[in-house]
Amino acid sequence: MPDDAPGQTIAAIERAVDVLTLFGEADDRTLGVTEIAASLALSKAVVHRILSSFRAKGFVEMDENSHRYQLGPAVLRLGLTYLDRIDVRDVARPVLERLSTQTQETATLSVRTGLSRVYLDQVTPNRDAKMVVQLGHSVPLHAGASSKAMLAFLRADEVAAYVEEAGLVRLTDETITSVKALHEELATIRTRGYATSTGERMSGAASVAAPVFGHDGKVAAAMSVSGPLERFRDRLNDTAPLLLAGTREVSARLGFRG
Amino acid sequence: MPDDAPGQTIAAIERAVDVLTLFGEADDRTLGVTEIAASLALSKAVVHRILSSFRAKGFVEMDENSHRYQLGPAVLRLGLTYLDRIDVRDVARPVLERLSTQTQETATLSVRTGLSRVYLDQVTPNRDAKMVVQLGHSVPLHAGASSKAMLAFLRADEVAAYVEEAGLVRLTDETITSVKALHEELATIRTRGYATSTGERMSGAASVAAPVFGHDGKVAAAMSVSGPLERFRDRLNDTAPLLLAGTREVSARLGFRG
DNA sequence: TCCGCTGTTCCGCTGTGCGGTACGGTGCAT
DNA sequence: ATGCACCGTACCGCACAGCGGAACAGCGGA
Repeated sequence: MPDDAPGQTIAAIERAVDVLTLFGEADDRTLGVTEIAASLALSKAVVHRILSSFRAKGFVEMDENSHRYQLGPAVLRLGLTYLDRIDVRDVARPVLERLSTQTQETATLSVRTGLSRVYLDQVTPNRDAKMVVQLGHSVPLHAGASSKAMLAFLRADEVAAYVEEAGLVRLTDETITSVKALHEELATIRTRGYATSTGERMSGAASVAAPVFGHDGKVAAAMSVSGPLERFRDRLNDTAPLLLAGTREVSARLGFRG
Repeated sequence: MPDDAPGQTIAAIERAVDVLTLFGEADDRTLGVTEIAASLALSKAVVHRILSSFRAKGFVEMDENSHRYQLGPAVLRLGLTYLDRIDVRDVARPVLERLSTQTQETATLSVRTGLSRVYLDQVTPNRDAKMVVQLGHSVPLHAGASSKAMLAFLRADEVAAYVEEAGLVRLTDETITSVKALHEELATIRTRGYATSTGERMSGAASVAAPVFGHDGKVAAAMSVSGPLERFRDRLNDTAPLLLAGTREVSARLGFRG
């Protein structure tokens, strides 16, 4: 990651944050002063003062008789307000921009709404021929790379419900309309982590897409890179790594721990 | 709250934590250096250093061009690991103990599992005649104070589904078996915040119960205080405030923001 | 009971972070 | 366009906050 250097910092605070972070990484739920001091190469006195400070603010708690420490409810408060205020669109924006400049193609973001998918955002490259999607418009969940990328990571019964209720409507000559073919395709997507489409939803368009996961481990969105069929078709698989790096980053920001 | 004084603390860290907490309390998602400095009566220089320190650790993020700050994904990580490691039973234990000594009756904790409720924990008083419940045993959701306390705060369709699928089975002479009576009772419980029962589930027992809410605002558990009917019946409503203080505390620790 | 381990406190020196001030950039109102 | 007011950021010397080593206290196991 690009370590955009922050200016002058306060060592005491960085130490303190390291202690807090340790609680998140440790296997054990509770930590002792000596344990922490050893892990971070700090003196016991410092660790104790740090813990006392956090304790005063509810960030950590101390078991009264064992005198061991664990995270406090205040960190949950903070984490949840982070969640409240985070918006997939805001988080994905810079990544979409990066993807678009890297590939010189259109990068998109969509989310699921019931039995369909809707485009939330896109960033288009600065060139004449390019793909443009309709933001806010609903599209089916079985056609197009983004749709398949989401579908592949839904629960089996949700997929079944979709097939049953929505049906595999044909949009182009390439649209998958056989249930068997769809399940094979979804299995492939699951193993390699991304989906591709050449004209399945819209003739003349090719795209790669990958799912974005939320803090609860469920599919929160999908991101894609798409371009004109003839130009982009052969670059789909080469683009995948870039795309996956992007979805990983966005997922992480949404709290996904994969 | 009992301010169990922590020993010596580090002022710098407490200041830093205050800054972090401010992000959780502020109406705005993003904060500026000057804004924070004014709110906490700190110098701009200090606030800036604090933010830089947190930024280095991913606890806050800075918008590159507006240079305003917001919470970073690291706080979510921390909050979620807190959630992973928290167990309702551990959180409720000390509160159950307090309730039991305060009332000299039995305090219990139960959670819902599908169409029934199961006792997770109990603390009994030190006297001859007292209520004892069977831990791990399933009981219906419409009989007994704890059951009704949970039922009252479920979604309407969930209540309907329960009534339909499980039915209002009669356990004692006092059990509510009429759907209309049940709905009236649930409405009462919702307005006053707690449920009472005199022998509805078990003859000779009286209890008060209130729901515990989780971080998602949904019912996570129920806590009750119960005693022998003759002795405890007239103290039900007087006990409610103590109980409600307890459930509020436990709910808060589970991340409920009510 | 003793020992070895914990967590906690003490105290004087030191180096770190404080704050007033100065700087550069951005955006708004003129 | 231009000015200005406010923002965030960097500088620097002094004061004092926090560091570290060691001493203390309380537990649990041998």
